[in-house]
Amino acid sequence: MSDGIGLAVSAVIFALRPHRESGEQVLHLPLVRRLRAPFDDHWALPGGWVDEAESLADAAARTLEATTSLRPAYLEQLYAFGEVERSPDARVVSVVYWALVRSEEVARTRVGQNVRWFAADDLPTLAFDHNRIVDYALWRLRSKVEYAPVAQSFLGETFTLAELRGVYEAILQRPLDPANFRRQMAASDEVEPTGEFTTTGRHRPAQLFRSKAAPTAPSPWRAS
Amino acid sequence: MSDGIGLAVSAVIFALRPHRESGEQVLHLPLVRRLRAPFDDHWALPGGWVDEAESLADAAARTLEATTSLRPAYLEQLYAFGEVERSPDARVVSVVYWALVRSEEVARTRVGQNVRWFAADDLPTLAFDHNRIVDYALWRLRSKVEYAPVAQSFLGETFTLAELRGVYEAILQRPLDPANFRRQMAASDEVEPTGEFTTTGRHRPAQLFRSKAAPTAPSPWRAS
DNA sequence: GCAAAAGTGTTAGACTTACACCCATGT
DNA sequence: ACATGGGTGTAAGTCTAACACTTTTGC
Repeated sequence: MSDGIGLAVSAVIFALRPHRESGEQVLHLPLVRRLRAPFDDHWALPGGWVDEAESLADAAARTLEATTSLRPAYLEQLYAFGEVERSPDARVVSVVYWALVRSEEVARTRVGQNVRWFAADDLPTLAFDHNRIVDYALWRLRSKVEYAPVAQSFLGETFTLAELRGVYEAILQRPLDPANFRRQMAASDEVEPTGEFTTTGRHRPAQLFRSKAAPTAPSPWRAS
Repeated sequence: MSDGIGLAVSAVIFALRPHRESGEQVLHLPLVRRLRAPFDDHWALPGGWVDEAESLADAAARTLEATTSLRPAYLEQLYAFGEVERSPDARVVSVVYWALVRSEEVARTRVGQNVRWFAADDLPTLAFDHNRIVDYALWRLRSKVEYAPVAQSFLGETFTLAELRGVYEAILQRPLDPANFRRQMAASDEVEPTGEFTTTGRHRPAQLFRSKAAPTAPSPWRAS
């Protein structure tokens, strides 16, 4: 039986936060500062060892909450990274998950000395192979948002189409036509109108929508 | 550090072989008969433990060749299965790969007493959670063939468009219009004409094509 | 010539994109 | 009134599916 191989989980956690200067919504992710070798003082993805009594998805959710006190609205396995030289000295296989959290949740993050949010497109040099992992997670998010209803997970129970469009635009980094976006959402079965309307705003009230069908796709089986 | 968790690899190996009766090309995969508990005498996916000195992809390729003496034309990670109760008695995390092999290769498979090819759509009850794994691999293959150039991996260096179309039809289990298929292939950058033509066949000779660009996509990094 | 598969042309419909324009609200 | 974003209409362009038709071989 295999031995001497450490089995870990890590998480790439995406949330939308306003950019420091421009104020526009931008993808961010929380990183943890390492306090020991290897890569002492480098920033790294939140993670930890897999316990014998928990599934991989549970381990990811646990370690995610432990380091950031966040609970994800969406959690999916990204990839198992198992190159021999990923970690100096030790042999570690990391099963990496990616997660989306609501903006409301983010507000109550425990922002300790050693946990910080970074703009996803402007990261420092991370520990291990974590830069590549983030790149891959970003690619996956941007691909998946085009064919699966994941963007909703950034928002609350109900939302306007403008808010949802804002999420898409932040992820894809390009403007979308409001008229066409509306029709595409109507055509897809992703959202349904609630009948409620917003009252705020110095303009015509917008209808509120909610997510409709649970995420589709024969993914192996629903994570946590 | 994690301990007491076995780390294994398994492989879902697809090849096209003529159906026993109809003679049509059908997706097949090789299974291995288990010779000990648990699931003694059940059929299972080829697999084995990960060695400390090899990457996950290498482990998959090694175990794949060890049990079937096949070398894949395509190899990609499918998923890491890590539920607690996957295996009775022991805790095992399996990183599963899926592979495509050329029909020529298949001819020289070592078909021992304990290795047998099964039609992918007509499997017995397998050991562990292997039926679900195969279902997921099938879904992945059928999805991926629609947007990525993987079908070529079932064929040799050169092939006619009719042969390639046959591969698509076998995977997708529906007929494709030859005229439209030709144009779609021409539009995509997947294949290019060689200038050579077939001579066999009691009909107009067909031009031979070859695969063009290597598989695309920011997959994490190229496996083996 | 005839059958069979290779390969080309053509058209109807679906979907995408761009953008003009009207609607309902706060100030 | 008018600025602002919500929401509808519409037409051009692109992509897809279906199928008629011509080409080139073996028998």
